[in-house]
Amino acid sequence: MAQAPPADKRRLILDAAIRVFARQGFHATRVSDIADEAGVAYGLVYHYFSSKDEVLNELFIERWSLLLAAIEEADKTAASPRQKLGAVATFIFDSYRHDPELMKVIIVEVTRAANSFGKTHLEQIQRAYESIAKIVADGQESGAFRGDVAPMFASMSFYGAIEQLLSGWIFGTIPASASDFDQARDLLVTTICDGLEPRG
Amino acid sequence: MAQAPPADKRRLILDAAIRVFARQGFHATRVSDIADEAGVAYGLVYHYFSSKDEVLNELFIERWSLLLAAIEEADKTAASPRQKLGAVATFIFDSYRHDPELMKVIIVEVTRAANSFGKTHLEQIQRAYESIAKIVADGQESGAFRGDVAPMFASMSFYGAIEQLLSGWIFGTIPASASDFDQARDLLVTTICDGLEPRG
DNA sequence: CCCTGCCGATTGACTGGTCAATCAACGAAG
DNA sequence: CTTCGTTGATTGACCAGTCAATCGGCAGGG
Repeated sequence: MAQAPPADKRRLILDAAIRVFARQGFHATRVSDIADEAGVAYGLVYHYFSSKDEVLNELFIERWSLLLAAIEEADKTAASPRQKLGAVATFIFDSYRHDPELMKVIIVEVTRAANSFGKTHLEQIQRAYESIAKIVADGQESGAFRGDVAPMFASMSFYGAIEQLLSGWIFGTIPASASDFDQARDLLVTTICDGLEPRG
Repeated sequence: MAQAPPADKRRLILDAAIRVFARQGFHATRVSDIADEAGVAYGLVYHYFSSKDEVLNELFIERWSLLLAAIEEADKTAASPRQKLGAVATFIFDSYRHDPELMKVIIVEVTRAANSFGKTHLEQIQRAYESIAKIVADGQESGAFRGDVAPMFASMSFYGAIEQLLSGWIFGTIPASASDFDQARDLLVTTICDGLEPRG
């Protein structure tokens, strides 16, 4: 048969892992579950990845680098600090809308698992916090934001609020309808930016 | 000898578990680690608890019921919505200051582990979100807060921001000095409440 | 006062099951 | 014939939970 699509088995395995990790959680999934879901043999997972951990690492790095790039981009492109933070929030919410399973895995198994995988990637995660903090600091220098809030505090609060809302949807704490995403994002950004404005 | 202190072994085991869970994380601690840390025999853990899980459950329920009570209390006692939210934040920050290891375990292993233990306690956790949401809703009715933010969104954002700050301290993302706690709490409450006020 | 029997607390060796990781073998393509 | 993607049975480590044995305090009978 003429060269069937290379069916990139590596990608196949990564995508299967997303589904299984999202469904059962990382600890509860056996490597055989990933192989079954991908429709490949057990051993092939170890041909492409050195361990079960590395599969998750790969998924995280792939996505987190996109987030870091998006924050940089927002910082360069958008005009006001408020718009910059809005763009960051939009990127994260859209990431969830576009691939909720992957975002669930990233948040639940890495970002919020600071004792296990989060530890490995602490530096990358922190880089995001710092980039957001930089946006806040610039906003303070331009006078758009009040100066008595440490940028890192504001950054952590901003990101923490976003992640908590996503967690709410992921675990059904908050009912989700399509329009809620945009509305929630606007409210969050508005509320936090209003709170960051110089005292009226 | 007159009645040596009963040396309540059950408590001894719970306190040892806090230390070990905080140090190694729940998954990475073996039941024998808990027993060693407590200075008791392996089997005794199973005399007082039906499983390793139940040890963590017990720790969570103990502390979370205090949080729920503190939120109710804040709602009844404090005058303004702003003061109510301030009291809630104070309780959580003080809990961390008083027993950082326990709070680390609660947050890392339960509250943010929505896939494993969080699932078991989702209802209790949600109860806290709802109580905070009620404070926000009351504030909206009295006109102290603007009405266009869903109370549950505000609640989740508020709690998420607090937890993210605590996580920052727990994992050294944010350097912690004694005064920082109170300052961070004030800034967080001020910023979020300012953001929730009717648009200036 | 001592002895005896009871019962809950305490001990730690052991078992059963689970999985991550290995590896020897296979087959298709060049 | 060699190379390399692919297969899946096997191995070896790990650990939660079990359980039979021991300890120690106390009651109550002699």
